[in-house]
Amino acid sequence: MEEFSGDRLNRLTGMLKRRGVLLPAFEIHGGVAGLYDYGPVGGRIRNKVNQSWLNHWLTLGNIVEISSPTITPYSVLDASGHVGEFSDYIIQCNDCEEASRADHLVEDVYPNADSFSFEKLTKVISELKPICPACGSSSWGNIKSQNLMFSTNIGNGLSGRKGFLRPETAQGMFTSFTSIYRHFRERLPFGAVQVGKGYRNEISPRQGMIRLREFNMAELEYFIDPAVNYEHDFSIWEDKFTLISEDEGEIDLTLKDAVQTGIIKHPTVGYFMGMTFDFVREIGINPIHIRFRQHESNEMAHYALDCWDLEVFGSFGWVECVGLAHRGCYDLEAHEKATGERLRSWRSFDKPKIVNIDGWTIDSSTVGPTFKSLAGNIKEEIEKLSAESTFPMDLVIDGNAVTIEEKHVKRIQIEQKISGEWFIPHVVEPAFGIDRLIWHALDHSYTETEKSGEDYTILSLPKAISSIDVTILPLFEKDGIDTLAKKLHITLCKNRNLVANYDGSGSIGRRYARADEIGVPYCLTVDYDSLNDNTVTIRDRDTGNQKRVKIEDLEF
RNA sequence: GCGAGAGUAGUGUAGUGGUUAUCACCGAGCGUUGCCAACGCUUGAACCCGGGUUCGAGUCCCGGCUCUCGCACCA
Repeated sequence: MEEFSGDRLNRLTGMLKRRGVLLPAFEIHGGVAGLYDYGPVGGRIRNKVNQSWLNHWLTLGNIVEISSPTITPYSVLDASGHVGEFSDYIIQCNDCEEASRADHLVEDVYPNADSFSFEKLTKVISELKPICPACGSSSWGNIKSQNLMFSTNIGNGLSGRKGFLRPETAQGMFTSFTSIYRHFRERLPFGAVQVGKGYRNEISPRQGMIRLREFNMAELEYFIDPAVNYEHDFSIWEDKFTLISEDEGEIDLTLKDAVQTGIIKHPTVGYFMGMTFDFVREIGINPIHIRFRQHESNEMAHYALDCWDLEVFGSFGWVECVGLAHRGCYDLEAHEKATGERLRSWRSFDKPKIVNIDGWTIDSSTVGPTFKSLAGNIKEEIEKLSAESTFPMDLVIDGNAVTIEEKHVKRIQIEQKISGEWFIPHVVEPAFGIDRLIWHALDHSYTETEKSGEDYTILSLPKAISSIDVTILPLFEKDGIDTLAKKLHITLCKNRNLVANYDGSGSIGRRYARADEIGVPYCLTVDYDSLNDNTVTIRDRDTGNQKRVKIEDLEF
């Protein structure tokens, strides 16, 4: 099995670059840290992973795919909390020039300092004069704001509106909630997925594909009714999963037990953990290098109620590749508050509630002209009175003494039927870092072996995500073998969703090796017999076994 | 962002101021070869970018970019 080492990593990245899988972007202009190209081989891998991901979640049956812009107005990300959360206030020590997070310096006194404004932090720092953790001095420069989102202007000049490139795709699902809700005939649960780019202006991207400035992500926002106990079938996953729980530490448990004992706090989160595991395994990540880690309460994102990361072990150690968060009602509530729009779901009561109102209200035709601007407050007070109240009555409204007479009030006796209520759905969100997953699929598939005493590498990618589905090899490019091979190539290429490759240069062994290196699952070799009986040999990448088949019987 | 090291064909590398920049793999063409990186011939391809020092810079100096490592940061 794969044994991760720095040397192996160097050989792997060399191969990925040489063969056009993953390459530093814009390299002829010097390159940019944190930006990568998927090359001629990698491009289709990325596409197939995205498509498999979509297909995987669509099997739930209540999922729609949407696509929203990457350019996002300021107010959306302000409402979602990203403007605040993605901004760090940095302050530099005048003596040793070490930069520190301003809020960290004062959080002993103000534990909520990370939510302070620029002005408030400046004031608090000058009052507390915290000690520099690096040199012990307490002479500080000015606070600088550092935002990890790419900012831009939507429109030109003075009429331009401030915006950002989105740091996650999720907000598009929340801002489209009402449309999705109507699409599903206003019945929970349902989900919306989106596959697309996200952007974070990382301070120092490192570790190749692990931390990117522009990255591919795939997210599902699954909306549920918090009052319903959802039942899921956990019998599909009989094996134990490796869980690192906040309370229990590392334990091996079945998903069913983890949900029943409350280690996983919501059954839907548990079910999605199982689905996530299945997907990740399907695209070629070795299950023995997968674990789920629960976020500790103090590291949890601003919105989450419970959060599990799927982590994968590879050349860079354990890396979080998928985040599964129970976001509660945070996001919809935040956009509701910011916009005044209703982002809720209707829940009918089993039996309508009957509410009897028996009391008083004002006669606005007399209260209005008499009390003018106090009328509104008077109405509020009068409606609080019991049915037994009598008039005239002296009241103090906003510091003004008023006398309410009988002509100012009316008796009300109403029977009100309330058939249900509006509530904010809760959200369970699996968020996938596609690039990190592709990286680990490549990392785990890259197999270094020996063949007749020579180093030999095979990329044992699953068929589902291999870039080229089949390579056609003429044994020699002469005597009509090449003609037949080229004809076969063109015929196979006519199949939609099939990528066939023709390779006629170099010895046959060399060409097998080239195909193995980038993980082509099958090679078809055309030889002299093919000319007579219309058969070819099909050779399997992983076993090397060859079988002779008629061209018309090929299953491509 | 700070500190240290590094950057030479597609990949991996040699090269301590002085000829046409080394070697291997690699790619392409031709020949040979009856199925797993064979062989022969031919051929392709590089000093990260920009300044400076010098008669002369891949080599020395400065700045930038990128990579690696450590620190910091990390929904």
